[in-house]
Amino acid sequence: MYNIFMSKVINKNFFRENTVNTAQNLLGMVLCRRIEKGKILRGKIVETEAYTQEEPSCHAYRGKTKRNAPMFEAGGISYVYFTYGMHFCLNIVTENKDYGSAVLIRAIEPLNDFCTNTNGPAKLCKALNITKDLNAINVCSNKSPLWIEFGDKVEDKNIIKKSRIGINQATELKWRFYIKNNKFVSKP
DNA sequence: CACAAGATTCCG
DNA sequence: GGAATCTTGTGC
Repeated sequence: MYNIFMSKVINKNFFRENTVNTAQNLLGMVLCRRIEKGKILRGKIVETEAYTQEEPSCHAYRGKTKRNAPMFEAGGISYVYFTYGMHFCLNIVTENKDYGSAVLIRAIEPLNDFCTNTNGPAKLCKALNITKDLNAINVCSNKSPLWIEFGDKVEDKNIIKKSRIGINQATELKWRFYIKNNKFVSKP
């Protein structure tokens, strides 16, 4: 079982492989956020989506721009983008440099009393105070304001695979993954 | 330089 | 179902 006193930060190699696999491997892992006052907020990742440059719903599909540049870096950093004039969303960049790909973190299960309302990509950013300041930072070090620790890996039989939310293209891909029966998933 | 769209959320 | 709200990318 996951225990914060025994926790280990996930290393870069975890993110430098296939994005669809990594999106599933991230389920059960623990998102950690150091906020002011030295407090750390933690949440178990319960819902993710994979995005790669080969399919048109991905921000990286039309090539590198100022906005999506972090997606083209080597895996293990954040990609935070702003949308709808009011929301931030958090991704973890995957694979190798010059290949545009990332995993969108869509929901976490709070492990602290302090963080609530985390069942959606923009909601969890608000709960953890994740903004553009945290874009393109290393998430493989607990010296960062944001990092990821090993948790309890979710067995394949407990992973639900569905179409991604909020996109109009490549809807045939079942690249949205979430933990079966988890209450904090954004949309069952 | 103008304009449309957006990996969402909340309200009615 | 529709508004909120503003950054970014694209095209003229």
